[in-house]
Amino acid sequence: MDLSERQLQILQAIITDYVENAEPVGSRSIAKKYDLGVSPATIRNEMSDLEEMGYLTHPHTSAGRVPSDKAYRLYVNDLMKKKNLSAKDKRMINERLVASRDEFDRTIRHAAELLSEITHLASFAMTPAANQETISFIRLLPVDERTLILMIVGDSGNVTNTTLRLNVPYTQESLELLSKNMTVSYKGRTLDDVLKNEIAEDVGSDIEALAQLKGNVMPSFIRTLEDMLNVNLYMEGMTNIFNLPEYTSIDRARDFMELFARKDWFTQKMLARDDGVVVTIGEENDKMKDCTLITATYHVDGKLVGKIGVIGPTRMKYDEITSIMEYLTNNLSESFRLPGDTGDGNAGKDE
Amino acid sequence: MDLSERQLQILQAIITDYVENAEPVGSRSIAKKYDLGVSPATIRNEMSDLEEMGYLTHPHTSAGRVPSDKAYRLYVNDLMKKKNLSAKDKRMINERLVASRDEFDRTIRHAAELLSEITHLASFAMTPAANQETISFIRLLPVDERTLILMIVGDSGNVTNTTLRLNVPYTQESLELLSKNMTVSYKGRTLDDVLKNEIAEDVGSDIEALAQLKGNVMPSFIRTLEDMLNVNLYMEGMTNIFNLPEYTSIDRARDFMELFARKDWFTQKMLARDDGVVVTIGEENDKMKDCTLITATYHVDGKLVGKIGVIGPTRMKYDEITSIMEYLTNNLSESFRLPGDTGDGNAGKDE
DNA sequence: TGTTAGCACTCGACTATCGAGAGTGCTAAT
DNA sequence: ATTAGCACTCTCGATAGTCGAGTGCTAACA
Repeated sequence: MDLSERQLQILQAIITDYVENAEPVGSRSIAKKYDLGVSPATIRNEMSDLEEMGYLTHPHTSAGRVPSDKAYRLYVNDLMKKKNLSAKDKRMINERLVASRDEFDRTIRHAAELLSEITHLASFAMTPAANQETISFIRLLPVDERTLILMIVGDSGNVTNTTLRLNVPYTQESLELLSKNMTVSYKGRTLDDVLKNEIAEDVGSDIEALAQLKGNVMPSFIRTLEDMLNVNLYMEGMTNIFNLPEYTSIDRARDFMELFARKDWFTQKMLARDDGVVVTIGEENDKMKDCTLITATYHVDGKLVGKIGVIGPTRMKYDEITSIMEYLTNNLSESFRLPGDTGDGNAGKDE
Repeated sequence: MDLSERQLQILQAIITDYVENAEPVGSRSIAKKYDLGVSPATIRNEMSDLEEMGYLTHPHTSAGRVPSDKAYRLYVNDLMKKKNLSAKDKRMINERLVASRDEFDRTIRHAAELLSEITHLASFAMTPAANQETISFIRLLPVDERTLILMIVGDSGNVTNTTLRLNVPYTQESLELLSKNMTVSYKGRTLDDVLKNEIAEDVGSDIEALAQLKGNVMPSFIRTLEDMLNVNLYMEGMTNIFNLPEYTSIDRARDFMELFARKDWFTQKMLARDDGVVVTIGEENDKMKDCTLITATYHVDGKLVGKIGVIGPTRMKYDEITSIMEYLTNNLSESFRLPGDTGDGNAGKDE
């Protein structure tokens, strides 16, 4: 039940046209614009077949055809040719993406901005998920007799700290001892590993003061680890979608915005996606049935993985956008490579 | 050119009615609902005068009257009576606002969520501006021979750190020395003070290695201070405005959203506002001419000042909303009081 | 002099109708 | 298998008519 060559051509033409003009496309205009050497009537017959197979739909009797999710899926999988970036887009990315390994957050947010500007869609970017980050060392710093700072440093330069206040004073020695003690226990282990296995573990110690202090510190330690695992999600260019014809109705626009407001849900959804450029179309997304979501991954030290993506109506320029995202994430990963390449010791210059 | 008692009554009635129903209000309905003891005709005459004075406008000839910005201003300044919180709102705030001094960001975001839920408007909250925060100590921690962490700790428990990589290795001693050296120099001074006065200062030192290290660290030090000064801005409930009749037009909704997208601009605007509950109406805001913005301030240790606010159409329940915000910020400030009251030493429980 | 009833007038909102245009689906001819 | 021809369907925009809410004015009234 494969499609004939001609059917594929027609389908492709319809998709191209519809993506361009956002209006149901008729047999006549296909025949005129893309010379397939057949008459509108023939095209009509083929269209009817394509509709029966689920590749096209019909807003109403006397309107043209619109590609279905299934059609876009076919297009993305088989029909689409890799598109070369336009010189303008390439230049834009090269010039404007000043990535600094020391400033993930800023860089990532920047990338999302850039992406939404280039694609004219809404974009988002996630800082790397630190699940596979390994602990480099742990330090406890005194502030005053009952207040201290707990600091966890990861091998990729991730640093997270919490200030905590105890009920009872602690001693300087026990603090230093505990720092070393914890560093020895956890060094080289991943956050995931520690969080899963450590919580229940009993903390024995010869020294009474140390055991007590550790008992007080552990809850914060766990909370801080969880903090480290939290990814930040940045969203940009949401208002771009107002310019698209599919969102001129206030209701659709509202739905779209409400979806985005559920950041936590969205984050979970994103984390679950595979590596590389992933496209999910319409019904393939359980909510947002009329959106397409394209994500791509970038890497930090080849270990941590962050995501960046765009979201828009199913009608979008798949070829262009996937190319842009591939290029962009390659650039990002390049910038986030292991230190040494960069050479520059001090803070990167500002934007 | 003061308003007569009756004019005030009529104006108040119009405002009340319009705020409630979002529709231009006519003389007849005023006469019926609020018995002022006069006929619609009389009210019409007064309305005409009020319009001439700029308190009312007229969408078109045969429509009712709508309060102008000037009318709302009069209402807020003179007419409005302080409203007691509804039991429901009070309970909601008491129960749901779990404030923890250790987790500003989470608490603040939570407060914004709550506020938008109660008011059915868009809300935002800013973490405290740290301008007046004083430095408690500065610490440099070794990671590897060329990598180190710079950590600045403020007196209110603010901790910020940066990882930096040097071109050349440093020695352990110079690192410790510089830590102490910097702490001595900056302890007790406000961030503002240090940023303004320190940058140009020459860093002399007897020891060659120390001077060199300090030269390498200073740019990061300044950048980290700037980081500490950055406030976070959280926005919540933006989609609430879609339910308001003034935003059924896609264009207005778009304008509103675009305004919010300019976070940096918005932050600047907010920082410039006075303490306490501040209401700016329509034209009083240079952009967003048809919005009202209400902000209120909360305090941390009576020193740092954060802001929380709502934004919506000029037509809003000023009395209710200002009361809610007053109550909410009082609660927040209470929770963020100096340590010692709270008693609880460990991490607060999760939500 | 302030208040009120009465009335003509205005304007937007809604509804109905109509024609134009685009596009289909079917049939019959090639 | 392809195509031309044609009737049919449906949307969209324009036009017109009606209804109702509300004003502004005038004249009468207390």
